Amino acid sequence: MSENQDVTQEEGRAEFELASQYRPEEVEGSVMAKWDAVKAWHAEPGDEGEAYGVVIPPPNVTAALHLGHALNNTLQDVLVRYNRMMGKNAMWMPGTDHAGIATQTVVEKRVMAEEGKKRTDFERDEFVGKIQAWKDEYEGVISEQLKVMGSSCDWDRQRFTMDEQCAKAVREAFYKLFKDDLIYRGKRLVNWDPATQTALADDEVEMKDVDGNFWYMKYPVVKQNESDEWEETGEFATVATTRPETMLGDTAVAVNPKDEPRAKFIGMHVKLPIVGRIIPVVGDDYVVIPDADSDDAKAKMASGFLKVTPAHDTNDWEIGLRHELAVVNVLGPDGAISKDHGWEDWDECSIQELDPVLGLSREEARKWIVRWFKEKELMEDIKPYRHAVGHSYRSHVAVEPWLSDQWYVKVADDRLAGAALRAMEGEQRQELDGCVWKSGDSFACKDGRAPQGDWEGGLTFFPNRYAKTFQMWHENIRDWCISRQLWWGHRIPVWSFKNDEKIDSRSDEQLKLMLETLVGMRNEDRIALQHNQTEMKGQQRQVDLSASYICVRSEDDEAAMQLLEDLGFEQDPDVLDTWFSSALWPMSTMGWVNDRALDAANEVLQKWNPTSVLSTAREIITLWVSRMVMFNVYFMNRLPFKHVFIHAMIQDGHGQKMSKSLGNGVDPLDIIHSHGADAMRFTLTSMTTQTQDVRMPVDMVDPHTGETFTPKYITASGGHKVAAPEQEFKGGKMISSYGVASGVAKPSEEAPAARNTSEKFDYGQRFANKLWNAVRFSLGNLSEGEQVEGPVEPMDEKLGLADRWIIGRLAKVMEASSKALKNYEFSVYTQDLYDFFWRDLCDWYIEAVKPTIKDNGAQKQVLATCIDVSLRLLHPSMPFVTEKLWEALNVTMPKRGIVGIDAKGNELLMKAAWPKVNVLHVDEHAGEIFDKMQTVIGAIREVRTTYKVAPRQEVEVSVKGPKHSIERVLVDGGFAEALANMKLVAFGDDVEKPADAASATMGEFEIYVHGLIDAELERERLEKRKGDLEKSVGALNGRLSNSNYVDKAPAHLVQQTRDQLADAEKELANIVSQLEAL
RNA sequence: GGGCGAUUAGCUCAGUUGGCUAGAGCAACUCGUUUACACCGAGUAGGUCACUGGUUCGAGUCCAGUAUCGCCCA
Repeated sequence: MSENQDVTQEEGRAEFELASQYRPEEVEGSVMAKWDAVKAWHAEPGDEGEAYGVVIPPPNVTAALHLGHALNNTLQDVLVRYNRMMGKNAMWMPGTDHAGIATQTVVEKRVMAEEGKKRTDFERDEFVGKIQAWKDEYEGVISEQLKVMGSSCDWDRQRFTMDEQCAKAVREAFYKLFKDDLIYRGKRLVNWDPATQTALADDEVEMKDVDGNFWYMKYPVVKQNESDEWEETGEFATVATTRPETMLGDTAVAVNPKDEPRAKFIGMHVKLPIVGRIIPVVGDDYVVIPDADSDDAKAKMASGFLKVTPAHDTNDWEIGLRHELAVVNVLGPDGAISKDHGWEDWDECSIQELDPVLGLSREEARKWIVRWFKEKELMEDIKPYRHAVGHSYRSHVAVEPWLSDQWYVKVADDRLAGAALRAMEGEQRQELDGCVWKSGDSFACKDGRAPQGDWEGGLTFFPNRYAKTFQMWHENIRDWCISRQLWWGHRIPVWSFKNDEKIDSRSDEQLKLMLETLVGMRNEDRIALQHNQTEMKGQQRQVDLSASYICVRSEDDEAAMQLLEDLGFEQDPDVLDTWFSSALWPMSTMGWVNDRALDAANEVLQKWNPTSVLSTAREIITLWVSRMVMFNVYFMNRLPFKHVFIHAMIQDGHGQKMSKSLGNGVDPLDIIHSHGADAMRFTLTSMTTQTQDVRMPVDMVDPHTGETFTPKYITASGGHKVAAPEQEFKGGKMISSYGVASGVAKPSEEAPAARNTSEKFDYGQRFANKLWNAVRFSLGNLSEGEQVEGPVEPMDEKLGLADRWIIGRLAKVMEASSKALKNYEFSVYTQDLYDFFWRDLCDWYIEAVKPTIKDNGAQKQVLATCIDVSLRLLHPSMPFVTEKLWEALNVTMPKRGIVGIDAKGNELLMKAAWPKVNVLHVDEHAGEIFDKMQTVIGAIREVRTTYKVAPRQEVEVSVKGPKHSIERVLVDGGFAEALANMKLVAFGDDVEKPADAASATMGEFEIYVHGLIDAELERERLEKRKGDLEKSVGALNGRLSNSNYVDKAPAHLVQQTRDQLADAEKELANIVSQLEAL
């Protein structure tokens, strides 16, 4: 049996003996076992109560969770537990995300490190198996982390974005979008990552400032002579560029038509150096007119001539479209110069000149071309220039705009982006410049039609400013590239024609039959077909098979897939962007497989979609929130969630975002190890304010001594500060978590991995301990002496001043903390409870009742109820310690309560009811008297400290003032004397100040603390107080003598000021007379 | 370049529709080990609320501008 708990039988009564300190490691395991034994976290659709659903933002299986995840999941658990106690049918769906590119990259790295092999050294299936093994490992690690944190997820429902059920949903969703022409094949510039050789979505590209140059390269102007040959005129168009190597793909030079000195070149031609291509000079507004005096760096650097490379620059692509320019792609998928990926006019170029540059990497090609221009004296100038360059968020290499065929979702369509905007709550939607959507209560679509479902206007953001981010994203949204050239993910279910031989080997009869079957399948809605318009070249055979894309609806439709194979079709090798499956998460996890899912009475989906709230971080609004809204609305005509709560970001001690890739993340298990799960959760909850990100200085725990110290930092290659991989403390060596995460250092027996910690969590640890001890003490007192069974009346005659006061405070904190949670004000929730429990209950109430509680059964009920309600209110954020103490409370005082406070019990606190104030009689007057008493006690304590009276020494006190009033404040409660360790020897109007007394004035009371004869000290105190009062009187007088204030300010404020002035003046007079007497 | 946010005590942060003589936790200082808790108790000290203007009887709070920092989007 643990030290924390001993159950002893004494005269038939069970009693708990609790350790004098809260030791979480001895409690958390057994509490968790209790929940698990009855699956307290499990919910069924048929259970009682209104639905409350939350889906976890599925963590990537790339690595373990850090404190950022701990924060988000703590907040979700707080909400789920609160709502469960509120009597709702609460279900929190757990799961993980396959994170395509991230996971594949991690495994590629590991395989390279351990086996020295590349991905392409394996068969696709074989390598996917390796990733699968990694996923299994980390899915386990992550689930364990969540469980240890106390997350009350419905563990029977755990899902994975690539499991069978989710895969079915992905397939169906793709099919429907494909069939509805919301998915298309497009030849476009994509963000190409040459390192991982895959396309990236816009949001997977990170902008980084890079030191570069502007190169000024001279292109000779040419003219056709009489024999149609191009001759140089002697003039030059000097283009300015940051990417000289792309000049090989230039197909025009552009000039702004408003640029007077250069507009005359429009319509002329230049000969592209090296390449020999003759390209036109076109006029386009996009070109920046040079202006040496401009504040705009671009205008300052511009030459007026813009080289146009449609295949390698997104802006140039647009210019190309406007002027119908040729598109010449000069780069291969590895980012090296290549003639094999769309260099259409290769045969017409100066092949010999170009020979040396072929095959060079982007970087080498740049050097080579710059050198070439210099040698030929065509490099007019080079100026340094710092600019933003897109980098792959995964491989960190510069992203290449690259022309390729990819699959896109037409998210800009009104059915998707338009719907997302109409989903927004009316008040949160703003009429922005150029916006086509109406604000306010009217949810009219562009075409003025009526709302399509009750989802319109139902999506609300907390804090509400994030609605703007959501709105602006959809108003400027661009089509979403969803194909990824990866192996890990949902394979795109589209087949295209690849093999002529197969079709040629068929007789016309056979072919006719096969095509008829195909048409039949289409009519049965088993396959859908799209034609690639751009490649329609009037094929000979009956149908344009070679220009067709065919999507097979079900992965179980072997017949369809076989038929396509037989016809020479092959499945697209690419996989879907991870966010495609994540976008379906609130549906797929609940069993959505197709349109009929709802009719077929899928109870889970019916019950919990829409979910109640999605809790996530800022940057996820565009990546994920948007897509879930679009998909859920499109497929189910419902919102995925009604509320979106955006939480703060956790930064390390240097103000850097905590992230897996930086390696500065802290494992929540480390914090649980040093402080306990409840301490971590309570602290994280308390840090969640509405505006601020949280800065968290991180320390290290020496594995040899167990001591905490501040590690040494280094600056990593990315420029961020991290703990040095190898650390030393008092002669012992260890490896930092950065060292482990980055793979720079490996832990060994001599130098083990060191855990992290942060003193930030002392806050929660102290509070958990306080809670533990206050309850421990209370239980000890409750079980002795007079017993009364609850509930008791709040106005019971056996209840005194302190009891009536604390009941009022209790009612207040119940209301305040509930309201805070309802509004997602997490820090307010913890702050209110902290103050109530520590300051009101422990510092005052428990101290006040110590002398009387043993013989007052009614008072025991008040204390027990305070404890009861506190445990309930704190449970969502500190589930372990409260559950443990709840068990003890149930044993010690099973029948408890105050009439007017409703709180249904349960053996498990997790399943007990959230307490509610019914019609509680609160004695407001008692509250006022108690407040006064606190002030008087404070004054006496201050005097004691000033005169250095030993705490143990009792002092004699007399008070001058209305006898009746003093009686109520200092005598009736029966505890004031104890709280100040004093003896009240005399009170009333006729009390005289003893010569040896120090004094203090509190409202109508003058308090004399006897036996303190230090005239000098007393004079000092009085002078100081006099000074304060004079200042105060001056300020108040000033305010009141301002006629504007008296006339315009609210009457009650003016009255308040007058009262304050009267009090201050009275006390001042008192002080002055005392000073005179000295 | 556009958007959002921050700047309050040595540190980390609160401060709800303007009423503030600006709060909390930690750290500091003084005293204390009276059987709930030293992960404690009693008390003290510490702030030109980034800066400059404006609105108002009254501005930490509202408005405009400046500076610095962070994040998102291009």
